[in-house]
Amino acid sequence: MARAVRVITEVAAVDRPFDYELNDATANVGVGDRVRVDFHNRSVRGWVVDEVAVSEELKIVKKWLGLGPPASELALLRWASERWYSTWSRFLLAASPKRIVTSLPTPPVAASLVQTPTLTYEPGVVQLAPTTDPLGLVLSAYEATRERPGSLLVLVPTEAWAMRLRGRLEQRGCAVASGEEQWERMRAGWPVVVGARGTALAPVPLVAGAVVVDADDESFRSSASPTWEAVAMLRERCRLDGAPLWCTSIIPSPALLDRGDYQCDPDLAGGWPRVDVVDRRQSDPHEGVLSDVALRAAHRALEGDEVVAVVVILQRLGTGRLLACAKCGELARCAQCLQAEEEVDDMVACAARHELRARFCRHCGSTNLRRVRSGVTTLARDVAAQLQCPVSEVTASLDANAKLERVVVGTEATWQRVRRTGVVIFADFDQYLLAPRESARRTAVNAVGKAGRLVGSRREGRGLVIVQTRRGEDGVLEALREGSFETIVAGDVATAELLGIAPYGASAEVTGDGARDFVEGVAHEFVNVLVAPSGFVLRAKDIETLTRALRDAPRPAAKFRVAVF
DNA sequence: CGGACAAGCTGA
DNA sequence: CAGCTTGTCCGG
Repeated sequence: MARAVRVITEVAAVDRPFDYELNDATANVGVGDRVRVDFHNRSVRGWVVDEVAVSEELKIVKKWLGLGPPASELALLRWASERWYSTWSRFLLAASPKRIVTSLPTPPVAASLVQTPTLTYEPGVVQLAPTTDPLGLVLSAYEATRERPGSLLVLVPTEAWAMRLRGRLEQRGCAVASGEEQWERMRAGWPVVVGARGTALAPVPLVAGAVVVDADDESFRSSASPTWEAVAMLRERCRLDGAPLWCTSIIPSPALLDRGDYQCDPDLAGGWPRVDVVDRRQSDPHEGVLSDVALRAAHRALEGDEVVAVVVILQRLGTGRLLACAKCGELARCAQCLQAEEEVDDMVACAARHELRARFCRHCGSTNLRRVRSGVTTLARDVAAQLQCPVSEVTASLDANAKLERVVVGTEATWQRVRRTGVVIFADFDQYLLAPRESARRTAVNAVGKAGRLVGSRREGRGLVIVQTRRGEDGVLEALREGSFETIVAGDVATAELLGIAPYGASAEVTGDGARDFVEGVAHEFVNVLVAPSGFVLRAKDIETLTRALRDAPRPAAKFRVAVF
């Protein structure tokens, strides 16, 4: 019996292991290691995923290249490849170092903290007020898992945030590994690993616990294929390693709650900013883009000493434009679905085209409907005119080093560019409230939460968020005023259940030239097919059913892309 | 994925 | 019937 290893190659399309024999030079190759082998007349790199004893003659492992993910992580990576309709090699690659690593440092022991945290949190979903520092929860998780073998994984939405958090944890006595350049430390089992999404695949041999800050943040889903998601990944990883998981959220989504319970910040309302709602239907039609209330707040903030004193947010969603009556200010909305109507040639209709009708106001009958949405540039010009001072525009495309004026007008890209300000004004909050998506209400609440991080909490008695709207009563506006969100969370859970979306169902998006052929081959008794603008949406009662149906469907010749949610 | 090989098509 | 394209199969 010869000693052999099972190898997955970097040839992504061949998602199947092949056996190779070891010789004296490669006798010490371990599971997870990177090796070079001959495969179908090519020399390719691969990973050892198992050891086997074989009797027949095999090709030999040509070379040991270095360390890969720990053997204990391979099952997770395999699971992920099936869960997100990908290949083992894609995830093996994601958990491997970018350069060759042949030796590891010795990890320090998890030291006790300089100061024990005052609050302790149970594992699970924790709704934290936006201005509550998640450091307390991270330290509490560290303390709760310190005695356990393995590493504590801490995920935050951005690398910049990870760098700040790393410094603060080190000040308190934690030994932290962070970033791809410290792959060796993670592979050696450093006590704490801090980072963005990729940290869910950190090559630590054992997870002692994990924390995800702002777990509903969109940065935790990979936009490139495979479209994996860090919270689902960590749930499985923690389950495999028997480790506790903490997830924080400004307002938890049904998918994050996953039919489980959640705890709230002890002083949830106090950690929200003060929110003033301005109903623009009642304001003077000659007012500019900023209402009188907003204008006064802006002038007050300009007297303060914040570097950026005023932030005006305009979120552009879709290409349609909102219409409002020039006379009474009422927003044009579909009589059937209440969604915003847009211009369709010289008529108006909602996105679903329930009723194509002439241009008139349902409220007062006036035929003078005006477009009320303007782009950031137009808005910036108007704000500059109203405030009589220079204004900076912030969008995702703005140069990272650009110097900002004291007044900033921008999209949500502004959250990444401004850390503190006196007042945040949502120029047109209806863009959130009327977005035709299940997540519209949470997105709206989240946006105010992000604004709160800039202006500070009502507990501190600091800044202010002004929300300009044309809607009278709305559950979201009420929740924001009160700082109380149970109704919205419960409502979203009920909606998810009704629509059969996560966690009450699973879906996948199939796009590309081969999408049609692929979708036709999927078992239709288990999966519903919906035609979407970009391709197809598949729905199943749960993720297992969907995964199985996708796996068993034949692969067409033409290329196609599957994004599993 | 990409090489091997077979079957099909084309043109002089 | 050589020379090329297209399709299908399969890898240790």
